[in-house]
Amino acid sequence: MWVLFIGKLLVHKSNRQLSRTGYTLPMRYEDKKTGMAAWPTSIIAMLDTMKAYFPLKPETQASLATLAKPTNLAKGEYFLKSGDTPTSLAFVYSGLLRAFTTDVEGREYNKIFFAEGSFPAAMVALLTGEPSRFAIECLEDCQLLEINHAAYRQLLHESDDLKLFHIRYLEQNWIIEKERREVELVQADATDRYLAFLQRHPGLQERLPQYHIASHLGITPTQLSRIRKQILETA
Amino acid sequence: MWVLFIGKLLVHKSNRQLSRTGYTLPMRYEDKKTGMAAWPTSIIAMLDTMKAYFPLKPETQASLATLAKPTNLAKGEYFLKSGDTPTSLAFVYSGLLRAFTTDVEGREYNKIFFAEGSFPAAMVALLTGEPSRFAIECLEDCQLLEINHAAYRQLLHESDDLKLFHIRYLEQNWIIEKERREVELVQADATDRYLAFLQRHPGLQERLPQYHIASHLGITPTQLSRIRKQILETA
DNA sequence: CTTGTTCATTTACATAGGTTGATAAGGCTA
DNA sequence: TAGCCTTATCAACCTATGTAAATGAACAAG
Repeated sequence: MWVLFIGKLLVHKSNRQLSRTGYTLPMRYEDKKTGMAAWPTSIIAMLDTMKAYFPLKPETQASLATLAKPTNLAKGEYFLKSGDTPTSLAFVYSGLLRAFTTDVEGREYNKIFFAEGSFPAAMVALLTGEPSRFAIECLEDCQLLEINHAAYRQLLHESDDLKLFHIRYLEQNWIIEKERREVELVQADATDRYLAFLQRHPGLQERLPQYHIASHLGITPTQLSRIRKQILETA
Repeated sequence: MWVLFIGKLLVHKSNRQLSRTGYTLPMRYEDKKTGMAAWPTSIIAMLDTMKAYFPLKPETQASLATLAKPTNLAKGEYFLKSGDTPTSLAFVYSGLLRAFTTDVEGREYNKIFFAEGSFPAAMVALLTGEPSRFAIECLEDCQLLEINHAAYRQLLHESDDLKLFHIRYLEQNWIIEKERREVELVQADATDRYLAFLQRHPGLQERLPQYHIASHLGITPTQLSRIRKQILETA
């Protein structure tokens, strides 16, 4: 489902227009039939993504649309720097980001990549209110929708349907996904993890240098190179 | 907070009485002042644990009390077998359990230990409705409260306060804890993971054979033995 | 007390993966 | 075209950890 959706979103990339502090998009300010205000396609994409988790009432969708602020970031810019305390989360309309942490010896670990249709956030730091141990960096030019966390949290308490969306989202993206990842890190060797990564994220390898993939797998670029060589020789 | 609470719970262990299908506990069927029905201490312990996450209305607490069924399991018995589809979760009033998975080569990985005050469940299997890849085994005689998941889910949809408890619970025990675990597995070596385990779970080492701890750390008992030796030599 | 069982330790050897530095191989940019 | 980054590969060596088997220690059962 996600893969298909990402494919659909990518179609929009060609007619985007970048500007420094916010992007403009083909926008229908009035729906032809109802005469009501309509939303930019980025917000529609976000709401569609959310509704795939749990149906949202029109009022809830309207409130969410109000909270979502279009933001552009260029490749190399940071959505969040390590040590900063985050106040917002985001939706990726186009582009690619990584969340990574750096240990005492300066080694980076790429915890997750955020492609189109995902919600980059330093979740733990948002929940605890503490500075984030993770940084979130744009690996490509990005069109984001930025959402203030406190306002989202407020809306969460007011909207029953949003609570259920939130529970489903946490279940899918944290419980199920993180459990899979934990077991993989303990029981699978780096070769298996690499092959699993390729299968689970088709198209992502082409957008990433290998050292970023190696870091995500928890190995060095040297070792990933060995593994790739060995896979080619075996096949 | 958790540690203190577990300490308090352990006091009750001496006056528990084990029976095959359910346990009896010192129970005040009527509160002296109000004359209202009161709950067994195990249910009170569970509600106290839950209220530490989010305040629950008396009605919600009463509904939860109705759902909670006292269950005994002896050491070595399974709360859930691998491959079975779970229908319930539990609360640990006394005892200790482990959730583990077995890979194709038969190697076990102890994902988590459940001591007093925790909620053992094959969360992913409950959410997906699929057979569980994890088994949950009693490492000591256990007094549990068993809760039907479908009924809990129903109550979750009806109770606003329970939704917020549930979100807080997921955040604390899945998001924050699993992120810490993931980073630890990638960036810390086994010695650091062992020392961190001892700090984070005081008193648990004494209740577990080392091979269970080794499995939780993702290493062999042989390697844990080496690490322990080295720690003793260094100190 | 003796025996068997379980668990921790130890030894010798094997392997996955890290470290360092050299060497390509592409792409920009002047 | 020449030079300069960045990135991937490779080689040589090192280390943490796995594997398998032997030994020891604690302890329960007869």
